[in-house]
Amino acid sequence: MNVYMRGLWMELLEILECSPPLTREPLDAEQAAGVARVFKALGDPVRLRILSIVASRAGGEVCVCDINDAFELSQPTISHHLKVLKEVGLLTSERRASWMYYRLAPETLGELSALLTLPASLPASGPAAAAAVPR
Amino acid sequence: MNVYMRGLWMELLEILECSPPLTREPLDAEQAAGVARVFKALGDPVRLRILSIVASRAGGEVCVCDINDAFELSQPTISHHLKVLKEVGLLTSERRASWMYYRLAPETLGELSALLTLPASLPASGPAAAAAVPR
DNA sequence: AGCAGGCATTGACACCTGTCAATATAGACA
DNA sequence: TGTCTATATTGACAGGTGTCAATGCCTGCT
Repeated sequence: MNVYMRGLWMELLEILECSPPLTREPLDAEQAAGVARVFKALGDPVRLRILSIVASRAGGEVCVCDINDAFELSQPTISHHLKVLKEVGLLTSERRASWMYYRLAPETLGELSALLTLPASLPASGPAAAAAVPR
Repeated sequence: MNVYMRGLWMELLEILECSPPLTREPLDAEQAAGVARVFKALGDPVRLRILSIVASRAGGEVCVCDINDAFELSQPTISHHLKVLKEVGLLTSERRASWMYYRLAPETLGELSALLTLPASLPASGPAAAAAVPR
């Protein structure tokens, strides 16, 4: 991981750690932009499947060649998706001999999960305070 | 909510409920497509902020006019984002008198959070099983 | 050095997305 | 009925995104 990528990574972690659950208080524009980068990366079916392949693999890491075999997509396309997942801090990579191994970055997933966590007190959908006039 | 929307909504809930955590086993293409729709909706800073405004509001619901006031975007743009969040099942809406009120759909957020939940046993990043040859 | 395999990068292209102005729709009230 | 307010829809446009073929780079092997 080069210096630039590490900078991005640290910045992302900071944004995520500073973000309260969505239910506590509204995100400001900066927080929202940081978190949205990660969700956008999760918003593609191929990337979700790649992530789940890595996450569910015993040992926690996968060779790129195995990922390529799991899809009917070109090798550059898979490489592109891996790059996106790495840039937002969801995956890390390491070269060993001729092969690249990708691993989950558990912190990022965990922070996202916490962000979406709801307090038990949140009411279910339905009209609440009658028809009070807003503003 | 019309019949078509209700169909989409039920279908989405089913997909989410049937999806194991990412770490259990790889998602198939259909599961991934369903979940990716929701994450894609979360992958925009404005929509994330809208969602956090609704989620953090005491009483659990917000009038559209309040959301409009919170952004320097045109009214149609906000309306578009609200539609997207509603279509993927993250928000519900209800008309009372002249005003539209939007509320969180807690089930969808909760399912997403569970999907991203990691088992405590997952190893941190780092080389694992030495340099075993893949395939 | 030369070659072969594994993966990344580049460039191109069709498609999708966020935004706005203009317009439409629906309810409240006179 | 007509008008006003609140929200949704339409149409258009710039910029972003997923995909592939072609190419480049790195590593190990001969």
